Amino acid sequence: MQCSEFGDLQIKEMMTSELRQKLTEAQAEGRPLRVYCGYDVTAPDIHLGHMVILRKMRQFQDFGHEVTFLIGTFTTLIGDPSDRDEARKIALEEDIRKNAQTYADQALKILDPVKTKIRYNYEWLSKLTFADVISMASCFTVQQFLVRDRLRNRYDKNDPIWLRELLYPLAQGYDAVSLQADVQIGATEQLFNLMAGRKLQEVYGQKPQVCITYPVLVGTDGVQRMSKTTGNYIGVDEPPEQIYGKVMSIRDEAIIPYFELLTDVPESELRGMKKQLDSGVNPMMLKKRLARDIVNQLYGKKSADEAEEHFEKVVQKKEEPDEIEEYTLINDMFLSQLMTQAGLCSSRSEAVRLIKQGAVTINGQKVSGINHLVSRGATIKVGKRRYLKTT
RNA sequence: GGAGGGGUGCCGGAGUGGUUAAUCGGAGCAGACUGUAAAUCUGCCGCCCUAAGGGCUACGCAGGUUCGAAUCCUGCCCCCUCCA
Repeated sequence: MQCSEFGDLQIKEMMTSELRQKLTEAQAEGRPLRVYCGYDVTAPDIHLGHMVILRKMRQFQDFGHEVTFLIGTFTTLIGDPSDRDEARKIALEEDIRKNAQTYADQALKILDPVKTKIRYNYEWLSKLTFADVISMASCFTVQQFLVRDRLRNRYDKNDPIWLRELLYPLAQGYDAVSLQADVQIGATEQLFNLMAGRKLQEVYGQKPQVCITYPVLVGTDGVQRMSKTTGNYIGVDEPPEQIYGKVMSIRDEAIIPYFELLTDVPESELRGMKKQLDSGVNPMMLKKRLARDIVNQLYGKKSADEAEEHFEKVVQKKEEPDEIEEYTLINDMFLSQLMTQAGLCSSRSEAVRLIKQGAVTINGQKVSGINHLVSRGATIKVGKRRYLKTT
């Protein structure tokens, strides 16, 4: 339960003691706990925000419990507001299937690939009848939904709240029933949905699951939650140097939360780090350790070393990286044209802008004229870390 | 069914006839600084043109009025809220 957060002490205490109880019971029965977490497939990538939960799942797994990674192939359909016409819905289903696959692949970077069960909630949710839905709906009141902050705000602002959105927790709750879950792990914002699972489990004659929630991870901008939509995410599938670099670019204030949620660094050491930071130690040192740790978890020690080396070389010492993309020139070419064609920037206007801003060097010489011609054998640098060699 | 509100650039959101490629904020990019791809400051931020300057496209869609429209008129499409 370390680092978990409920925003409500009572719930936390209740969950802690229930978990203890479950553990003893399961041991007595000689069976592992059934633990799961679920994700909708809104974007095709797993990022560090997901990793927080997946790491906890892995922990359970390492202790011998049965872990299910649930992919919300059905809940994603409900969640999407633009599924009004059939044609689109079908296309969507294909996307979901495709994304579900990458989800599973990426999640298995953190979870044990052999022991993890992967399930899709389309399997059981698509079979429910209207009568089932009604009977589940009878377990909740509108008021219970309206006390939730986010819904309350939207209600007060006269923003639309779709009936479908209110049904969503039922769908998620039914997952817990289908999986006969002992434990569900999720982010704090998911608490309501997790609790809905408990409620439904009881209605269906099961023992309610223990809910464990973890704080939401902030993104690289340090303010908003990490998510694909806001673009402030670090994907677990990104190349090692990229992950390392992106971790180095998080705000200093995010260092400790990242250590807490994404590494195994013990409490005692965390306290030490906080002290160091307060006393004015260069946060870069800690950040490097963090970046290393995370890359190590995802790619292993060798890649972590290489990523660090790359960062020190290219970013800190501002030297050229070992490998630079090459572009074959047939004739001399205008710089702005080359930059666009080689993909260093997206339009010629942008290339011109960059040149005017003094962001472009050729063989270490700053380019001043817009009409610069480039020949073979030139090393072009755009901004801080975009390189290209002509051959 | 009735009443009202709205569709603007990557996102949020101003603007109600001209100096508006369109205030502002966020994102993004660049430069300076640094402890780093943090923070801060400054600049850029539709596309095309060998770029001084010029051209093209753009404010839901289609027409119209006007020297001139994101702004006015007509029709259409879409979205939201409330009441029933």
